[in-house]
Amino acid sequence: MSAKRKSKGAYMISAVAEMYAIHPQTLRLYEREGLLKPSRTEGNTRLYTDEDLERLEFILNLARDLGVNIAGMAIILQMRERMEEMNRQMQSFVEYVRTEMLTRMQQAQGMAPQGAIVPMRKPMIVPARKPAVAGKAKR
Amino acid sequence: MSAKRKSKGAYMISAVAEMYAIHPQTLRLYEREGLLKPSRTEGNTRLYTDEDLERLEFILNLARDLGVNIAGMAIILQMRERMEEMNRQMQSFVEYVRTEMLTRMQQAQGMAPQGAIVPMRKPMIVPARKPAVAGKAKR
DNA sequence: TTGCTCCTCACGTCACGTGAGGTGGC
DNA sequence: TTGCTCCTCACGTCACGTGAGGTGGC
Repeated sequence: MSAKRKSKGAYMISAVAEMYAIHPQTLRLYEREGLLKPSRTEGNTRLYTDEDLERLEFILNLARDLGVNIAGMAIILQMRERMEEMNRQMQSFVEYVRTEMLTRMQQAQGMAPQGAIVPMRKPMIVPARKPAVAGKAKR
Repeated sequence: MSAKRKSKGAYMISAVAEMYAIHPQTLRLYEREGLLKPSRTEGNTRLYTDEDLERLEFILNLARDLGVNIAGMAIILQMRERMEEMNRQMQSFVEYVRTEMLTRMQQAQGMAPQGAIVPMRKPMIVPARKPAVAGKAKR
């Protein structure tokens, strides 16, 4: 999706405009509407970082390919961040459960509860058994 | 948010239009654009169920209060469903972990592994300890 | 018949994108 | 000076909402 632009520089507005075939005024419009927040030089010139450009690509996808207006883009960007946050939490919770169950099993067997975590006979890769769980899950 | 409309009937277009102060043509427009899918009578008259109306309220909130266009609404509705699905999965996973750890602890103590689940000294309400987990969570 | 429904066509308004025009700093 | 930047103002186009007009079934 983003083949070029792997250097971690900062770009002035005309460079970005040329990169993405977008009018500089449109970039200023997106900023005025709160979709983009490039930093500025001391002389007040906009500087777009790689993070800004990733966000811009997402915005252009919404605007050009999908026809979403600015109000919609604002909400979608916000929902996208929420979903990423949810994924991070889920990830960290799964990780927590995994190590916690290991420790408990080690403790139950009288093994040293601290130190390096040593897996025992391929234990509890929990998601693999998920289907057979609660019984009231399907409705 | 939705004070009225707790009966589980079905409404014809003029009733819905009056309820929400919306033009009937707008309702037909939203359907044509794929945002709403009311059922029909045999005579081809639209019938809006309570589920349709809940969705319509969400749509009107996006359109009137937030100024989102139709393309944006379609995506937002879709993301909303994905988030609800994620929440359901998270919920069911937490539930799974809770009962699974209980059973394991009971087994470890030589108790009867089946039967009613008896909590032992306020065990593993896991989310309460979440902050102290991974260590690389905050950035 | 009356009052609803269905549909298509067309118009007014507004948001979005873009162009022009004038300014200032490297 | 040249070529960039900043800004504001204004215009063309298109999507959205709505109105009109004609049709058909309970």
